[in-house]
Amino acid sequence: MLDTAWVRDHLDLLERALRDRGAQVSLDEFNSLDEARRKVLREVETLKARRNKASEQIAALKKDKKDAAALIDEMRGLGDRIKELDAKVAAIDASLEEWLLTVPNVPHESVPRGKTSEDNVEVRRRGQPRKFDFKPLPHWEIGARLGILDFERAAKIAGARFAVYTGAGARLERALINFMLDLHTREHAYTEVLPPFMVNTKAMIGTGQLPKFADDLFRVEKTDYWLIPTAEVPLTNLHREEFLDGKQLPISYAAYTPCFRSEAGSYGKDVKGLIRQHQFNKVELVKFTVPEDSYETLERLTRDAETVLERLELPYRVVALCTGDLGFASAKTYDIEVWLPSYEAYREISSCSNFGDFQARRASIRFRRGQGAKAEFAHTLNGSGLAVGRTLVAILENCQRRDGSIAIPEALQPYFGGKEIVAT
RNA sequence: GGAGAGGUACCGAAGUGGUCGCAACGGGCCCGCCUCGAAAGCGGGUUGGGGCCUAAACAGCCCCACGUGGGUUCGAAUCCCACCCUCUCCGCCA
Repeated sequence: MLDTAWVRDHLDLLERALRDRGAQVSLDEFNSLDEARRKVLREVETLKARRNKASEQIAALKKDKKDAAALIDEMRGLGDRIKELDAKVAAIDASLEEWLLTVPNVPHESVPRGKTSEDNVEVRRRGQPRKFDFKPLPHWEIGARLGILDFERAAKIAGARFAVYTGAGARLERALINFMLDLHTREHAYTEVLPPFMVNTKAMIGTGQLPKFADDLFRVEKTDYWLIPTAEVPLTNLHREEFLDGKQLPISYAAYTPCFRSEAGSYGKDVKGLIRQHQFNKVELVKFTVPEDSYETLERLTRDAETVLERLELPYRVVALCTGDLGFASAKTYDIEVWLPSYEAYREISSCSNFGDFQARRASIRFRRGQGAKAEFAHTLNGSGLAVGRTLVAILENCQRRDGSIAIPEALQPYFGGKEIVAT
């Protein structure tokens, strides 16, 4: 959410930013609401000031055992008028809030301008895509042959876009989760968190999933609970409506959670395999920083996520998303893309973003630099470290052998408890 | 799910209709005095949001907030209603 006063003073800047994003937002609506609000507010506050004065006088009169009937009489009716105007302000406030909650974040100046993912800019590339001396199989075929992935039975018990992992498949997924969590907590100093997998509406508003993107979420019927689409939601909201101690910043959290996404509107996309599922596992990284450090921190967080791929010896590249491809709440995003032989392309496996104070404003996450210092909004960041299912896909496809077996990357072997997966 | 207790500032806690958000009192923290320095003692300070005024202001004036939302009243932390959360006991349950 943007700051009302900031919007008021930076209309031209905001207009340009929204155009870069390709967002449709009416600034006129903001102007008229904002002006109307301040006008009514001035009126009702004047009345309230008079009422407060009169109350004092009535109290003083009564204390001296004098007659206050005249004044009380005069005040009668003022209360109703105030109530009326208060309701008016509340109505305008609600509209203004709705407007503010649906306006996306302003991109950082370092974000490349562009319309679609075509305009994203590759930042770096690590590792070489392997040259196969046989035709590499897509992971769903590998999974079927090895008997470790079962999409048919998943469809039976749940539906499309679900998977059942069995045997070495399930073990590999679990090994990846543990490997990632250990790496980030032991070597990158993140604090491990195991949060609820359902959150309330307030939390979803705090990180920006609501009110705009309800269609992407699963909601638990007859409750105020939503299934989390990413651990970003519970982790960032951990400090909702809190004051953090500036000396404690940055705060870094890492969490494994399943993620639930409706994938509405993605019919026909990635229908085969594990790439796009209603439920998938992810290790998520979340950081809270002071404003002046957040962009430097984004570089570090992205590096932390990349380290997973480096240790697993998987080729990848990092791209800076352009203004048109940026997520709603993000001020700047790097996507990490892993090489997938069956697609002959790099596919997203992590998205690392700096939200600036956008989420902090919505969720009221503030900090003080010291005793008695003024309150400031913290900056929030997050990134996948990594999407576990897609990492498993990358291993199956990149580490497959001619005989159909899988060579487990060395770093993962202690977690997996073996060096390879062979058909049983 | 049932019964009871409670949600007040950084923490504890008082306040049950009248100048109380300059919300008592303790504690903490910050500043000053004292001291060679510290402790003790003494004095002062210590919430957030919004509006007005400003070139701007953490300068001034004003409004709002005592879990949340309504209601009663000239006036609500205080009375009434609904809801949320925490704690204790009972029931059910992995």
